[in-house]
Amino acid sequence: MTLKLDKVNRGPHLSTLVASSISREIAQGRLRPGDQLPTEQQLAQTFGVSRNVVREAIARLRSEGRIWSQQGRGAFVADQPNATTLTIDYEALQQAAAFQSLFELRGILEVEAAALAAKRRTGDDLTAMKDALVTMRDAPYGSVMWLKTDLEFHKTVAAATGNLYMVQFLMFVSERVRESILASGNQQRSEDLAAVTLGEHQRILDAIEAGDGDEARDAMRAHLHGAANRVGLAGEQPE
Amino acid sequence: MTLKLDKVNRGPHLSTLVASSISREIAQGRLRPGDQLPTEQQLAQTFGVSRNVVREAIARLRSEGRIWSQQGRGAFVADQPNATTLTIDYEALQQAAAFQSLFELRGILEVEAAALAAKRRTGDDLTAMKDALVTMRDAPYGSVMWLKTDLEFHKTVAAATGNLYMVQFLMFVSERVRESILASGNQQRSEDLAAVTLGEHQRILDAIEAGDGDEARDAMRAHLHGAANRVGLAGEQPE
DNA sequence: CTTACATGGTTATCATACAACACTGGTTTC
DNA sequence: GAAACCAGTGTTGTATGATAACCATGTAAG
Repeated sequence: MTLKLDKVNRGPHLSTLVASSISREIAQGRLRPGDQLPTEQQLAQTFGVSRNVVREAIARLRSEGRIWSQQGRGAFVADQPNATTLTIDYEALQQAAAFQSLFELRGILEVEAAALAAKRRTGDDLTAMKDALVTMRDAPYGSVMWLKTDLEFHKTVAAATGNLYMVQFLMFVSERVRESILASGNQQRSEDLAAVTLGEHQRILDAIEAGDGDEARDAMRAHLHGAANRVGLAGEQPE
Repeated sequence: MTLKLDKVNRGPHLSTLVASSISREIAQGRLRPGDQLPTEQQLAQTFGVSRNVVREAIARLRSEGRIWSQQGRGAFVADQPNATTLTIDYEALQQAAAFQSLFELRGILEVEAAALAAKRRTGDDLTAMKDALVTMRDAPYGSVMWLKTDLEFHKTVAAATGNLYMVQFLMFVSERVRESILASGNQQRSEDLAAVTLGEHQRILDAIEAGDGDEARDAMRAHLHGAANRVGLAGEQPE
């Protein structure tokens, strides 16, 4: 035995990985509402884990309302797939693929937000962004204060889009990303990096102030790319 | 054994009851953040259930972010009750500005999703998209079936990005948008429009099949622009 | 045709064992 | 005396097998 990390690679708990897998099958439509899931035995066999692990995974999905099960019959995909809330499982984020996906999603939103902000920002928006940047300049790199103002800067950019939901979504995603980064302890500290990061922010700000959407997009893309490197996410993206 | 329903009376699953009990302990402050939970053995004994049931309960609480556990150490109450949910107020969406914002957000995601899908789609993804398109062709324009497969098509595109959260986010946003459109009853019916819409979808599919990200982006943009017109959202976007 | 029973399959739960890991305390080594 | 090593103990993580409760289905008896 002992080789259990073939189908699902070691990371968090096995039950988490199994739950994510099933969850994805549902999200991507390979398992449709009303469908019956394979039996616990079969699932255990296909994932190469014990039936116990499968049960823990199912218990979670059940609590999330994604599936329901009945003794003697089986487990089924729930009809009503989405309520009015969107949740992101914290544990699932421990997987590199999940984190990467969320990072990518964040990137899409940030980049487009920067472009929109360049076209719509008001004078007040600019003031807020500049303030955030100044505060960040005074905070030691990597400190809690620094991270806070970093997030604040991005928030002001999102707000400048004028889109009522941009801030909400972006902050929601960013918070999850930040948590994961902090949890992994994957940070380097250096004064050089502080200067680089500040420079990237400045470039974004300049582009937004100039009203140049394309340049803002590029600047934000460059910034996120740099951030990914600093966090050790380099080169994992194909192409 | 066989007498297991003393402490927790029979209702749903035992693991649910145990999870609720622990959850209550936390909510009422008898277990404070940072505190270590009793061992699984002790919990099993206290509740009069097997350790297995306790583990399922803990798995749920862990996925909810209420507690965390580490092998060899124990389980602890989490510091921050993670706000891992995002909600959109339905009533707020009645306002035009809110709806427009959400529509814009959806557009950003859809457009970039199409571009990513063009680069990453597998053969299965293409098959799924084509299936959805065929089904839509057979459904009468504006019917429930038609709307359903329309959504399904966009879902397959999102799935083709390979991004684990793209489907979740996009469907969440799209559902809200669709609800609002249905509620407003703002639809026109016409066979011409059906053909136009199908053509737009076909163009997206072709671009994705060809692996042309830029074209996919443009095609999706055109489609959403057309959809906005059909819903009566024309010309409200500055720029 | 209806009812009762038998049978197989599935989930729910229990029980036990082992592996992986964390912590503690003593022993050895320098 | 201090640091490194090591064994022991407790805890979570996982595997495995067994039993009870329950559902669905088919079959025989009425």
